[in-house]
Amino acid sequence: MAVTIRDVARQAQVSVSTVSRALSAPGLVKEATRQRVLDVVAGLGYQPNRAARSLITGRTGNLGIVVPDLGNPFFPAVLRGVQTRAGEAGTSVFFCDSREDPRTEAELVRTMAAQVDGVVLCASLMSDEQIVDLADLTPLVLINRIVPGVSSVLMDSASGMDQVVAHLESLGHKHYVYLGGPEAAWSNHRRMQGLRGRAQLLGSFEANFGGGGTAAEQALKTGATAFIAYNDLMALGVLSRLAALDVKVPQQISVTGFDDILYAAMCSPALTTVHMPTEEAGQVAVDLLAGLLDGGPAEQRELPTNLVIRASTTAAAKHE
Amino acid sequence: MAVTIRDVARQAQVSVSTVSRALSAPGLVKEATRQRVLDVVAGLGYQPNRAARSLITGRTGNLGIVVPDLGNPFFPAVLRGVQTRAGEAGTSVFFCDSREDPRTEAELVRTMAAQVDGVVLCASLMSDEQIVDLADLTPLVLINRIVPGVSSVLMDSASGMDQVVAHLESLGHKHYVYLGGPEAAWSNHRRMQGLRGRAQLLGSFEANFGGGGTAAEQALKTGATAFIAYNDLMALGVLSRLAALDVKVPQQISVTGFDDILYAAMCSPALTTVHMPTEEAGQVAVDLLAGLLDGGPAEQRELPTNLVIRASTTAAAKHE
DNA sequence: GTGAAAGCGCTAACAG
DNA sequence: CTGTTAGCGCTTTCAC
Repeated sequence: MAVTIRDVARQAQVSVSTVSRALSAPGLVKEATRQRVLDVVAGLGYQPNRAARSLITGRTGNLGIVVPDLGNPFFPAVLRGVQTRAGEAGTSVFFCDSREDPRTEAELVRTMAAQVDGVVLCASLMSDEQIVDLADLTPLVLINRIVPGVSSVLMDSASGMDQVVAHLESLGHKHYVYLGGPEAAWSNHRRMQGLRGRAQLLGSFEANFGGGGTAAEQALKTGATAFIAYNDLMALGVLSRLAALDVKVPQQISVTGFDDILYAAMCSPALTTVHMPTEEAGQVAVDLLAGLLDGGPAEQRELPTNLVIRASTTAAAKHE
Repeated sequence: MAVTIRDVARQAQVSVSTVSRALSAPGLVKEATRQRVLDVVAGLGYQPNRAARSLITGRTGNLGIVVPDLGNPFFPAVLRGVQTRAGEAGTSVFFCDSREDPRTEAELVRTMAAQVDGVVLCASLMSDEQIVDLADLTPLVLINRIVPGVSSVLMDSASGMDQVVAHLESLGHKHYVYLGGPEAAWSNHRRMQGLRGRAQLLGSFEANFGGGGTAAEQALKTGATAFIAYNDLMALGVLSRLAALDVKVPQQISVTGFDDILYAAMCSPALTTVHMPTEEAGQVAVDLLAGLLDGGPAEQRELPTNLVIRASTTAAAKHE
């Protein structure tokens, strides 16, 4: 069995409570005593048993994050942010992939709730009501989703989309289409708002490579000179399909994405897209969670996004 | 406060021990009693307190996974496999990104060790000795790394590389170079073995997009007709740089990657690469961990890899 | 088959 | 400032 607090107490010639205090309430112990305890702790390699501690404090020192799809590079980036900030506080992080199923999401949050101090929920597909119920169960912070009364951090999609539109118009594009994401995705609606009705809307497609391909074919029929994809994964599908159809990007069609995932800079032509501060969002989410745990109120935070202009957009083709 | 075992006991008119048994040792309780308890459990929505349970059993019901870089899509895929299998067993998973630092790796494993039943360590950069020490501390399963006496699951790089070489030679390539990964990466050495000395070795580069670009320039000077990249991320960098230099792939140079990350199929030309059963590896790792926890011996498991031929390779150019 | 009781390792009053 | 004591919620002997 591992070394316990009693071992430390014995060797440091103090009571267990002193050891406990030396470790978690330094101010309450005489400096000399504290030092002695710390030395013994180091010498013995003592690590407090978290189960015992949490049994009594009611806190686990853990937190959870639920994402819809680990296969979308966007989410691992958020994970990284969460872990970075959490790690600084000595907090460990559980993760779960809901595979884009709202039912699974709810179940995962419930399961996690039992063993974490709070959970971060990314791009949730659940209804507002479900989310409120969950927030009632455990401290909850949303990423890219707003539900009244629930903490959230938002990467400003609307503004990002606004920048896309401005960019396209400055290039002389008059007719551009929006290749929509899933109907159920909150971000999809948010992004449409940023469009301000200036783009033709083209249905709703799966938010992945395949969906982009399908969307591209339909978009081609509209005669638009620029395609705005819901996200980068779709945009990559668009690029691929257009290449296959021998449509030149950006000479014939300009294409934009959203998210600025790793691949956006790696493909050719490199994708003009909206950069999302994903890691930062993860970090801020942890901060908001901390606030909640300290008894603070729910907070909303909005992080700026910015357009990254690369090679997939150019001036609109002259009238042909 | 949440509902406890005593609440259940009271309402079911039995003792707490009976409730406990009904839940975790069904055989020791009369069926009728058990049913009554289960009904109450369901009615009250009772969830056993994991901290209390683990305090006494010594098991946490959690496991951890440490990866070198969440930004490489290869690793989220492994995470997914781990979580899938672990979830089936009601086990939750902690994750950590070591940012490719062996020191951080060791620290993370040590920290995790205190609150998990075992850890999965991916593509570790630590020395054999360090790993053995850690394996001594907590049940440990390695992915893509072999250390004597420690459990591991291997995706067969050597064979994969062998297939790459065979493919290239069947296309008539005589002179091809290997753009090496990090010196410290075990997989890098393993992959070189698969080369069997038939490729020219070209230093060691960062295993990412940037590294690929650098490597491509050097490789061009060798006059080789095919470039074998350490991994897909590098290969994508190669593709990008060659495109910038107006070198046609595959007409002038054939390029291969390794891993078959999502994007390998999305880029153009689509990448010929070695497919790795990442999710499966994650699942098998969990199985091996379970074996270890049941007191079983360390085991090695090897998963097959296979070449996926796409558009980035073609017959060697005729003598120019 | 079931109950009573003894802790798991730790923190948090409460004294001193 | 430090020690003593009483549990946190659960599993697990040990009786019956």
